[in-house]
Amino acid sequence: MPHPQTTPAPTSRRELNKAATRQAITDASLQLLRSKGPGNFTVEDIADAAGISRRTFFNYFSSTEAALASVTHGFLDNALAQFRLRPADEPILESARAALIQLADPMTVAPMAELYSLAQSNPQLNRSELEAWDHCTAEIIDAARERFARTAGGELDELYLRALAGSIISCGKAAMDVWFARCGADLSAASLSTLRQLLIDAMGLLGSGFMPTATLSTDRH
Amino acid sequence: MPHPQTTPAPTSRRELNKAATRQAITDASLQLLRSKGPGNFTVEDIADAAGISRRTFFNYFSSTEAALASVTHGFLDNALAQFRLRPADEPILESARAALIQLADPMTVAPMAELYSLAQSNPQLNRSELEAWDHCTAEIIDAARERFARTAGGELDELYLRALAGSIISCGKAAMDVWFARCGADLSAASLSTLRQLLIDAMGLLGSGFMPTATLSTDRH
DNA sequence: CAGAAACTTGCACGGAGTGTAAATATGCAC
DNA sequence: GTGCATATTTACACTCCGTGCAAGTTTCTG
Repeated sequence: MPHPQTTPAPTSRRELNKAATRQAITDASLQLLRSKGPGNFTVEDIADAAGISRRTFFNYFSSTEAALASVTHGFLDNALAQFRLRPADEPILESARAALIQLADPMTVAPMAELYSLAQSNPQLNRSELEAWDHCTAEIIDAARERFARTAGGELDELYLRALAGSIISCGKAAMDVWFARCGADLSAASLSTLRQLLIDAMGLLGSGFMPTATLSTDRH
Repeated sequence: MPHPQTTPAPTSRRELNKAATRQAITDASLQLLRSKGPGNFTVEDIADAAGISRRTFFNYFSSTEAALASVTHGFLDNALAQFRLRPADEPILESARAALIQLADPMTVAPMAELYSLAQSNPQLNRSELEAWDHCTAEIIDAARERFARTAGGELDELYLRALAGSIISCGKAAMDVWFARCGADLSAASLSTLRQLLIDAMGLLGSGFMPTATLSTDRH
């Protein structure tokens, strides 16, 4: 099991079966992605490997890419959950930083990293990844809006909200991009430490307004 | 002619024909999008309306969405060109601000705004839009890298580059989102002035590190 | 004008995605 | 457990997408 579901599991036979097939589909998809490479297998291949009919596949996912993107969605949902756990009076950037470095452990990052490397080359997959990040941005906006509504009672600045949420995601993505360029799919402790530091640095840059004089970053590896 | 091509036009018969066909396709696509709504017309419909064969359509664009996204690409390429025109010693955020507000004129913004509104509802279109913005991010990274390579000779910080470029795009997008939510497809002088102010504010937020105390924005409309 | 190169077109084919109706599995009341 | 309502899977058929190919047409070049 590459990455555990975060759903509370309402233990009914139907829900259980559905979760199982869903998992079987994503597993089969990832397996085929590994063995055949992006774009070199069909929905029918996935269905066969998962032991279901082609039609049933489409009852769960609207495309191969959607099935694979569930990995990224899982990762980002996880991040969102961490974010929502932070105290409401904490500065947003600090919350984001904390939520992100929480995720820099092997179990969480591994599936994400693998998909990341495999998706780099493929335009189709890349689009789905972008969509996932965009979806996460929307959720951060919601989370931040709630938070502001609770603390500062008055009217809140939509521009502030959206610009901040978008920038946080962009910086998180930038950190992952750089990490990947540097370390590839390496999941060693040193590599993950680099990732954590990159995430911290990225949030630092954001918080300091990207000081035009540059090179304030603390990582000189 | 909704929006003039920025290509230098190497006036050969072939290039001319190709440009005309390309334009005919995007025009037909937009027309059909307006009249039938997203997802309610086929590539064959576009081809017929543009007076070409279905096969030829695919010689120009890989999908309906790609044809429509050319509008957004045109807009963003325009922004990129403005950005590259700025002096190399100017702070990047200032260059971005200048390039962006340059675009807040009716001619440039009109096609973009229309597509924006029509794409809101449709997932397919939205993905293509995201891709266009992502492509623009990559180009900003290149532009900024060149610039840094020219001024500061030493090794440059990839994280800084990518985080900054991504944040700029995110803030630009946020400004457009808010503008659209406020003004819809209104292209009046007042509306465009709002857009300009939003873009300025967004860059201001970014430059000030999103001051946690919030509400430093200057637009109380 | 003739030949080369670029572009268009029709055709055919495999694959994506969806509606539909029949078959199968599950939940629930008794 | 039996029987029925509801949910899920499946097969089938259909439209549309995207691409390789080979023949036709236009444009360029000498």
